[in-house]
Amino acid sequence: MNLSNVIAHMISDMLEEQNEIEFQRNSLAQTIGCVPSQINYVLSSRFTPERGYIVESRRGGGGCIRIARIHYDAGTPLMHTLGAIGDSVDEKTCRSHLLNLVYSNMLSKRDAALMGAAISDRTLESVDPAKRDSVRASILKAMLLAVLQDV
Amino acid sequence: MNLSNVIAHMISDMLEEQNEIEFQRNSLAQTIGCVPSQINYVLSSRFTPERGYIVESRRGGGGCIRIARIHYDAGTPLMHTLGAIGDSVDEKTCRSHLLNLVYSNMLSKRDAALMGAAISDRTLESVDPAKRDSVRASILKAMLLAVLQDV
DNA sequence: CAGAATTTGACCATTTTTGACCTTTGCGTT
DNA sequence: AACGCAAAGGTCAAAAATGGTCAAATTCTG
Repeated sequence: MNLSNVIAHMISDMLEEQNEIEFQRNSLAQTIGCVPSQINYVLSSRFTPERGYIVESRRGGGGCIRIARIHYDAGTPLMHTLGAIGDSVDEKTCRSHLLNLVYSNMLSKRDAALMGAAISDRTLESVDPAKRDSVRASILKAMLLAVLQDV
Repeated sequence: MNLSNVIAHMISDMLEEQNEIEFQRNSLAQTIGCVPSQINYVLSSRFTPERGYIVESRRGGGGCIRIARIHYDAGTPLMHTLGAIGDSVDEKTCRSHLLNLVYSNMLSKRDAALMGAAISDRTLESVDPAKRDSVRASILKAMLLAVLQDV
């Protein structure tokens, strides 16, 4: 397990208890034993809006970083996702969408796993790389539509 | 006994104890005494979806390779189908496989509909026709494996 | 011997880790 | 108010740590 994952877990754990947390970059870095900028790396690689997080910060004396989970008021996340996908998605973004749908209770973990398998780069290995993202988008959209029709 | 077989056995042995293993390519290669890329050769020639394995990996610091094995007992019809699919399937054959799996209670109608959406010609429209059937095969196999995992 | 399988190694891609340098803000001092 | 320093956090690019690919060379096998 690498450092970044450890940090990410730490933050996730905190978020498990409170929906919104606040901490100081330097002191977190110090307790973890990493350079401060690594916190930024973790935030920008894992706590993205795509994955359902909002990150804000304040510099200067008494500055801090605040992380909150996005609140989904379950209107129609599925439709929303369908709209957001567009004609092309890379694997990462695709997985974020699936995670969000699981988080907002639109999909079971099983469904998400199934879909995740279908859209992985490994699965689509033999598709021309130039078309891979658009093929992935088609597949995801087709599957989400199938779910929408509540078969 | 050639090197690849030795490596394959080693991995199989590990999988004998745990259903899912994780290791680093370079260190395994080093303990075995082979070039790292040979690990890839072994994985792609023996730990394939057809044989019931799911292989995932992560690059970069702390990267690793994860191999999961499917439980054969729970889903023999599924395994059978996996074997029957081979490297290529047309849409019709694909759908009859799905139907059969629904009949034998290995898949819910919902699952089948979801998978059906993913593998339809219409969804795979933009895939080079020459490769379409093999892409479809990959997708089906990956999805079936995903189901086998949590069954 | 021909074709398949294996072995190697050079080169590529991705992710993480670090550190030097930059910006913003709060708080005293003048 | 203006200034300037200290305390935060931000950026970015280089270096390090992994794994992936591909094709040439070699070895098996029928």
